[in-house]
Amino acid sequence: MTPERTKATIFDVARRAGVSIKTVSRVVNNEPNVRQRTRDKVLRSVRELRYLPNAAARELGGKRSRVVGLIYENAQEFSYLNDLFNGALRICEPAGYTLLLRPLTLPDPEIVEHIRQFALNARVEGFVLPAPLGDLPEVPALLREMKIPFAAITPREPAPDEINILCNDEAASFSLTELLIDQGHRAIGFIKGHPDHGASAKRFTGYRQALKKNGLPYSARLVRQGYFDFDSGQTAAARLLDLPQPPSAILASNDDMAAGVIFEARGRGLNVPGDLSIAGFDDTRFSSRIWPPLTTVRQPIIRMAETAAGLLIDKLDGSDTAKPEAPFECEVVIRESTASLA
Amino acid sequence: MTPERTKATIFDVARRAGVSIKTVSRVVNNEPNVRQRTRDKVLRSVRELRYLPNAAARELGGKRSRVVGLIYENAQEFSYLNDLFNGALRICEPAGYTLLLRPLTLPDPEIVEHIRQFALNARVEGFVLPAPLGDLPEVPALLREMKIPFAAITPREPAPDEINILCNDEAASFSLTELLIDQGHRAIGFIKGHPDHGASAKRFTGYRQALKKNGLPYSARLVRQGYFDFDSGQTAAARLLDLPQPPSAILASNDDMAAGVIFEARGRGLNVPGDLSIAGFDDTRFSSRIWPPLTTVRQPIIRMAETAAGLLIDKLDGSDTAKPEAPFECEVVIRESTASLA
DNA sequence: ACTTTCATTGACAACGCTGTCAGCTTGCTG
DNA sequence: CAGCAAGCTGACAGCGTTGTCAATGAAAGT
Repeated sequence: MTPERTKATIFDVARRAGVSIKTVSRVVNNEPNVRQRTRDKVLRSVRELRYLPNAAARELGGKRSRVVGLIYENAQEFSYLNDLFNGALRICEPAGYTLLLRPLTLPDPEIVEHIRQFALNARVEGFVLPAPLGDLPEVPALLREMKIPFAAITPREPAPDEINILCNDEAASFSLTELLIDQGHRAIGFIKGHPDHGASAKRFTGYRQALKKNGLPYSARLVRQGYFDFDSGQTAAARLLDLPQPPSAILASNDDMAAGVIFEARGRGLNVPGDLSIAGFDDTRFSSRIWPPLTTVRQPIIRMAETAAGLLIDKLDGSDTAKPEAPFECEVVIRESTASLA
Repeated sequence: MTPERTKATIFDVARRAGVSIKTVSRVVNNEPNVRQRTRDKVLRSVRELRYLPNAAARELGGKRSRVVGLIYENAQEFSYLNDLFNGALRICEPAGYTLLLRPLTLPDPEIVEHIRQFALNARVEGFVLPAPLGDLPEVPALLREMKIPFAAITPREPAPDEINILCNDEAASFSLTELLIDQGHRAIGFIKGHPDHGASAKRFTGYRQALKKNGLPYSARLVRQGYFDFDSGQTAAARLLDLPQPPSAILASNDDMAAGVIFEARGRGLNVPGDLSIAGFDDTRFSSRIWPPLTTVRQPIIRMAETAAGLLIDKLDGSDTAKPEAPFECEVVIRESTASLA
């Protein structure tokens, strides 16, 4: 490793390869119209000089920042965020893009202004938009207005010409409900997710369809509104368990709420799953580590994030392959929090 | 809101204020030697034109990227990372710095090369270095070699002229142990943390000192090595509970391991805290949400991260106030996982 | 009044790249 | 073999800042 006094510039590479800086630029940016021999020569001196294009000069000259923003709700479960970030980063980094994180605290009446500021300050060229930000109508609207491409990861109706990644929430919820029905449960409580999340409706629909298909009556009393957080799960569970004829199983729309249900059940001296079966959604870091471990649904978030970032970058790079993505498959994970009705 | 055709540049501001671009530059960068009247004039047109300095041009001209990197271990508990990131961001953003995250998967034999790549690619000017990265000797060594300032958040010996943020792990561990002793426990198991973390040794020391001060014998059989993860906590607990005379309380060096202890205890049909008291460290998101809620120690991570980022930026900006920080205070949080010995 | 000093301001050259456009080669076509 | 299109390459002008240094003006000293 030779000690470099100064970082090599495009001029150094050009001189060494005996070409002009423009040709080096072409090679580095994979532009066409460079003879193979020339390309090789340039690549060799790039390697020898450990040349790394100066991002600032690139941006200044070319009007491209190569910055992708990932905005997310601050309260979100981390295993989700972590997967999201790692997945997106895995694509952005090798592609020469910088991935910038920006938490938002919801509800935020000034969310539009905050995102606008972030986009401007950080010169963001494109956004990855996980739920619930993709579900909030004003966020996609703003980005469309600002002409900033985005890839939403949320179960909404894919708008034409926009990137949208989703998974089959509905089907997964259906399977999970059928699992409980198969175990003999007839009164199955359901705790809805936050109404601002597109997934909430999907999961609820799956639940209802499973009941219907299996000839079980739907009872609104067995359904409570939750907000995806532990406390709302616990509260909803308390209400359900206070019913004259409480359910023998409760399906919560995510694991945080399911943890709240377990907490409430234990507080009442109920045995889980003996007296009450409980299932959730998301398979968070702690889902397998609380007692009892949760039956839940796992989404391939890393792959979803990779796909989102990949399609976004394709769009930014202009290599628009524009293939509509099929929904990703969720996987039901059966653990000890659910059991057959004795 | 007037629609702006093009973003305002320093020239526009200068023209409007009737000064040269250099003067605008001075005002924007808070440099001295500008008459107050001139400064006001400039600031007014900055506001009127919604002028935002172009970061790329700034970097190209001034050799400063204003990028701060935050590298962390990927496996780390998120409530910790989230606080860390939010704290650092809260300081970086208003100061005009970009905060870039970079997860590392440990152990990583090429860690030095990975960090070097990241620093070069992202033009990082300074690093925030949470545990255990600040504890690994090669990381600070690399950054010193590269002459990149960093702020370590870890209980190591503060090197001269380097920023180091720490909290009183040892004292907190001492208090927690005394709490158990006061509750009548005499055989207190201890699960050590990952040996690469500086905090592990501190917490162990606190435990031993509390035993000593209270005249209790130290028994190596009651101490097991853990690695800060759930599984190692569970394994260590199993060993401790298999002892002919098992402890009546177990102190785990973090909450993930404590959760593992609870899991193991429940699996054996033990009542927590009736048969076994359990305490941890860190107060993660789930510490209060598992059953029973964990007695633990909470660190003011957000403030620690804010301080780290603040001191780092002071250093980068050259406004070197160089005040040695006092350790931050941890807080013991008493919940239901610990109880007096019957 | 005449230096001297220092605060204040501006002119202009970097910084390292990309975009534009013109010029030079090729290889074909007729 | 001229004529022409397409492929390939380079010269040079930006891009929007900051750094350098010289010029100007005002205050202070003699």
